Parts: sequence; C-alpha cells; structure tokens
Amino acid sequence: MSGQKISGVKGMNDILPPQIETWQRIEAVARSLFARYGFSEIRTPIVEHTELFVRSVGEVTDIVGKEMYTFTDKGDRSITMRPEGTAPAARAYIEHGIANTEPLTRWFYMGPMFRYERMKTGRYRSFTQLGAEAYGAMDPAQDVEVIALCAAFFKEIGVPDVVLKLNSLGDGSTRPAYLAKLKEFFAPVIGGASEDAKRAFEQNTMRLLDSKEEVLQDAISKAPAIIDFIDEGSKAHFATVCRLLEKIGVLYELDRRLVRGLDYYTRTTFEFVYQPKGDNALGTAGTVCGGGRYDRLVKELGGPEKPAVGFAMGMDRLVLLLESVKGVQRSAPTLFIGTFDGPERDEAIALVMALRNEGFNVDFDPRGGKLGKQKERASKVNAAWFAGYGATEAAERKLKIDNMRLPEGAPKETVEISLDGLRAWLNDAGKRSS
RNA sequence: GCGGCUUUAGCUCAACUGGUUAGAGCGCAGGACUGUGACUCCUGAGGUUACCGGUUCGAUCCCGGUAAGCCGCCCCA
Repeated sequence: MSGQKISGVKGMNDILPPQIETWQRIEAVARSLFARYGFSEIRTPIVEHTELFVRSVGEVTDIVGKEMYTFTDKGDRSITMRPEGTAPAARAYIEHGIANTEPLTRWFYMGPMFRYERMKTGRYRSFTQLGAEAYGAMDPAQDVEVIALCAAFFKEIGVPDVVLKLNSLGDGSTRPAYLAKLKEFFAPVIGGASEDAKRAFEQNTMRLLDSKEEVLQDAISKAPAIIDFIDEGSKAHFATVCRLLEKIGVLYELDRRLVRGLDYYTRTTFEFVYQPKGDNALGTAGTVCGGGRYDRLVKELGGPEKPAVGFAMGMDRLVLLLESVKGVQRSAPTLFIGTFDGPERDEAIALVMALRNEGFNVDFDPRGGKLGKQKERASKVNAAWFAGYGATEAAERKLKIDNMRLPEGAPKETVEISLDGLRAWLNDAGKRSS
C-alpha cells in the first residue's frame, strides 16, 4: 500500500539547492546579455503536434526516428514533447504573423527539451536548452551577431576553453551533387563498417564525417568537404562571416567536417566545443552549443520566405562545466542575528524582517534555542557576521557584531554598531562580503 | 539501440580467499557551556549491504534477472 518509494523518471533530474544557484546565475546572465543584444524572451508550450518536428527536424534523423516522447491525447491527436526549440519558435513566429508586424525579429528562450536517449554524463532525457532565433536578415552580419552573442555569453559566465568551430553547408542547391560524390567516395569502404554506419550511409551520408569508427578514419580524413562544393553566393556569405568575426575579435576554427544533425540547416553552421587541456568534465559530450542558419525552415513550415539564424546551448552541460571549474557556490547572509527568549525576542525578529524588507540579506534561526547553537547555525549557512540581540542590546541600542569569516587562527574581530548606524554599516559589509 | 563496468549510512568510501554484533570521515542530533556566543571535546541516531530469485550449513562477497548510475559506440545540447 503506502511506504513504497517512488523515484523520478530515468534521465530526468531534480535541481536542488545549492546547485540551483548555478542555474540561476546562468539564467540571470543570459537575460541581461540577450536583452543588451536586442533579443526578447519567448515561452512556448512543452508539447507540439508531432508533425511539426517530423517536418522540420527531418524524418530520417535519430531525433524523429527514435528519440521522441510521442503520445496520443484524449482528442486522438499525436502530440510530442519538444525535442528541440527551433521548430516551436518558428511555429509561433508563423502562427502569430510576426513577419507582418516587424521585418526583423530576435528571440530567445530557455526551457526543458525531451529526447528518449541512453543516459550519459551531460546527456539526459529531460535537458534544458537556452536558445536564440533571429528571423528576417539574410546579411552575414546576422550570423555574426548570433555567434558573437554566444561567445560573449561564455566569456561573461566564465566558461574557459570553449572553441568555436565553423563551417558552411551551402544554400542546398549543390547538396545533391555533393551527397552523390560523398556516397561514391564511401561506397568502397562502407562494407567493412558497422550497421550504424551503413544506415548513416544510406539515409544521412554526411553524418559519416563525424563517425569515430576505426575503419572509416582514413576515408574520413580524405573525404570531399561540402564547403568545396557550395554555391558562389554561400561562399561569399561565408567569407564575410569569417571576416567580420575577425574584425570583432571572435576566434574561430574552420572545421571542414562539421555537419549538424538536423535537416534544416543551410549555409553557416557552428559549434562551441569544450576542449580543456586536462580532464574533460563533459567526457565525449563536449558540444556546449550548436547552431547555424536555416533559411528555408520558416517557409517549409508554411510561413513566409524568411531567412533565420539561431543556436541552442545545453544548459545542463554548462552547469556541469561551471561546477567543475568553479565548484558550487552558495549565497550566504551578510548578518545573522541571534535571539534570546524574553520580551526582546519580538524586537529581534521585527529587526530581521525590517532589514530584509529594506533589501539586506539577514538571517536568523526561527527555532530559537541556545545562542551557541544559533551561532553554529550562522556558521553553517556561511554568514559573514553574527550578532546577538537581547536585553542589553535593546537597552543600549547597539549591536556587538562578530566577524565569522576570519582566517584560521586570527584574533576575534568584533565591531560595535548603533542601531541607527546599522543600515549604513550593512550596506558596506554587504558589498565586502558578497 | 549495441558492448563493457558499477551499486554498502544523507554524502565520500572501508570490510582477508563466502563465516556470525557491516566500520570510518563528513553531515545530522544531543551534551560539556542550566542562553553573550560557532570552528574544541564527548555522546547518539541512521543500513533488510539497490530490488527479486538461485547456489550454500552460512552470501555485502558466487550465479541469474530487474532497476538505477558510469564508460565507449551511436546521437546530440
């Protein structure tokens, strides 16, 4: 009957304190930075009609082929929990006729995505993406703005060792010719490869280029690169993207074999990959951000002809990465006030609440108890300062405040502050302790 | 989806080739200090050794299954 423990669903994790603070920091930096770049936040539902993803992401991709959480709702509709954010954003863009009200639209979103995959570090069934979409600009400056936004984000958040990889897939006009060449090239060696590779060969030949299979490595290194086949317009576009990136000081690496898994990409594609010198906290899940241009997606989904560029970042991976380089940081109160039983306790509590309402980070122990225990508690929550408030303090209208963050073996440091001067002192102490 | 590894207290890990009351550190709780003070000392509470079954006189240890996690492939953020 009762008492049976129920665990969470495999691959879907809870985020609890103190780890939540890393998430909130990322979210805060994102909101502020994206706003400065002119991007507005959108929120779309977790689920969409299955058809949306089949048509945009591509029928033969693994995402659509075997990784979607799809179910039939009570109205007999086929519904899918979104496996990515670009298609829902495009759907909303079309559905609300945004193209009719503004020629240029820049959006971003954050939220959970769902894919039924084998679990690994940095790869979950429910994962969170932070993505941006820019509609309406064909100019290479738009590609560059989006890429620069990513680079600025990594810099601001303090993620080291991410390198930008860049490639161009062309506008699609020359792709059939390229694919034919590629198939021809791999045909002699594909026989010795795995079933996975053979399936890729048939259905999604470009994917072979980032296969890790031993028998294919030699061929991969010599395989024709799509960038040598692309149309003149795409070539010029790509050259400008590269030139502008150099101009604004964003470092990149050309990666002739960079192909992306979703069907809708055209022209510029890019990835930010975590490549530290030592241990890699992400293992083989090193891609932290992937994006590119998808000039035909909006039209293919029934909208107007509108070019677009965007990217998606894996926030779970970002969190993992930040924790591996910075550890988990926990916010702490500036001042912890200890209370005594007696008539002054009400005053002490009122003081705590008043200070909080004025914007100060002040804590106390609502359980009361011995002052020693309260001070222990203050130490546990890493309070910067501690002061008892009892009969003496109430009478003298001043606090004796102890420094709780003294280095090992240092002499005690206690300051006496009048209640009237407390706000000014806290302002100063808050700045120094955070 | 394929191959390999792992699972002992809330956390990190012990326990000789299967042998009886499964340990430690951290954390948590209490006391020394019957309320002006924490980082000291003492004490305590937590385990059907992931779950189900098998072999055995006897299983944390061996075998099978299930679940969860990890590594590589695949895929991708």
